[in-house]
Amino acid sequence: MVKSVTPPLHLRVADALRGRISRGQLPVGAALPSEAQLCEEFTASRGTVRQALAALRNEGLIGGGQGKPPVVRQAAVAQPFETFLSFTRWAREMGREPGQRTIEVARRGASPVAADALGIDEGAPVVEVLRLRLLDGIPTMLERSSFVEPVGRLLFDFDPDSGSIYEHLLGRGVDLRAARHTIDAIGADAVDAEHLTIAEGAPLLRERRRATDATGARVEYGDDRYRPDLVTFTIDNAQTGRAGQHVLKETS
Amino acid sequence: MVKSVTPPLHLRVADALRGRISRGQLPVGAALPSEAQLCEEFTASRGTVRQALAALRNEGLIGGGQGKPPVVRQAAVAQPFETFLSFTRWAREMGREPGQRTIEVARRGASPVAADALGIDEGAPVVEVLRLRLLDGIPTMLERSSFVEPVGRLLFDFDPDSGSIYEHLLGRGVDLRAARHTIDAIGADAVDAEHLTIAEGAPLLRERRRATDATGARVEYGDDRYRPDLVTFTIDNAQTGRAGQHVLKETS
DNA sequence: CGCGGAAACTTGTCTGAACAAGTGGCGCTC
DNA sequence: GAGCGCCACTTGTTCAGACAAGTTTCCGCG
Repeated sequence: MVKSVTPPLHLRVADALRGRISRGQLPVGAALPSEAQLCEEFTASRGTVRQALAALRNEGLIGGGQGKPPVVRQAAVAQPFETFLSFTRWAREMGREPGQRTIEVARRGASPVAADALGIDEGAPVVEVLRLRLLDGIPTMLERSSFVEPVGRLLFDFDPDSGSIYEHLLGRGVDLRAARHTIDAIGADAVDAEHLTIAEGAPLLRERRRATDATGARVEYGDDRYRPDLVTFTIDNAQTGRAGQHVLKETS
Repeated sequence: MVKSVTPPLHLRVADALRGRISRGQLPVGAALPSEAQLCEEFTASRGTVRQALAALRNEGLIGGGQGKPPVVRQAAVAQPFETFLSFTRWAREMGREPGQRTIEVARRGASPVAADALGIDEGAPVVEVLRLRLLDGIPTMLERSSFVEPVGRLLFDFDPDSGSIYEHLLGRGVDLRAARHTIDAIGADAVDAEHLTIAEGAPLLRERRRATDATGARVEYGDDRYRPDLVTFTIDNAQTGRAGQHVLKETS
């Protein structure tokens, strides 16, 4: 039997308010009911109501100051993790049609850069995938991925033009949990220029990715290069702030 | 007279614990004192202590579950917001010596781009700052900022070569709370090339910033261009994941 | 000696109350 | 009619107590 207890009161209050906001019942800029009114409505004490409001404040949904009632700040909350992992899903959420042209799937020895990122010996076998990603048919991003061999072998029974590699791996029991993304800019090399239909040397937005599974073992190293006139990254720093971080490149 | 009241108790408790963690007094993996012990130590009620712990949990510093004491998760008091806001502070944390050369501080009509980002009329007065930021004396980033007039005027009694603009504004009662950062790549223009000592057209990592104060009013629009061989951005997608987000550029 | 269960301890949830501090509006005065 | 000040209302901070629910420890029983 599935146990289905009623969630704690402060969560119910928070959910109710979240619902009203996302439903547009409380539009952006509108003032929320005062704490006293919420207490009455939900038959809760002020402490409980404040706990719910703190949660919303934390998500950046509401803001406001002492003396005046809280104000709705944003309507939607993003789920950035999936977004960062899956080009396919991200494109669909944006209302665009994702596409891909797989240029190469190969098993070969790891390059020095990939070996270092994956923590394996140079030349140890990895599976490399080179794919051109499209948005509404327009070449948008060139993806170079290196998977450690036990995971990469799963890619050979996968039609790489069918969509998301991550979803395929997820179905095979590989659950990517965490990733570190490094973002910088780089001039297009000859391969980039050809596939992205831009001039060699044109600035590209590069995202390098080191993905790990649930146990923390490194699984994938990726180098994605985006046309900056088509795609950017955004980060929101709300009050408490917990997003990106500058990192200085090693001057090795 | 500068008013210097003691901060609220729950903030003092949170700061004390943050300090112990970052000082290594409470290493990663260690269990925090129980709530009852903290109550005694700080002569506070449990509600107050819990408020402090909630703040730390929120910052990802501690974790834990019901029944067992909270556990230190990270040592780094990654304050990504400040980090993203203040070049000066970020550099110091990295152990580098920040520097700046102010090229221009001017009050003029807002450019179309800045006006749109700030939500004001084109040509409305703004204060523009153009600064070259250095790390250990090396030109690293070129910063173009536009402040709305009521805030920007505060910059004229500020020595722009003395350090952080944000710290100066903070001391004047302007509390920047939230910001949206948009990251892309762009080729260096003539001004960039001259000050950053690179070739014109070389790829630069660009971070555009729209900062708002506690009330949600837009205060600053910034365009920072980094040498990608010196600085990158990183984003960690950990368990809960709540970091960055891809965004498609408008094809206006 | 090993295992189960009770007891002690811990955090989570919730209530009720009180005072401080900031905001906004109403009404009174000039 | 304009301006000032007070008052009502709101959120922020803090306390004290109570019960629920999960974890750990340890003792006693088999």
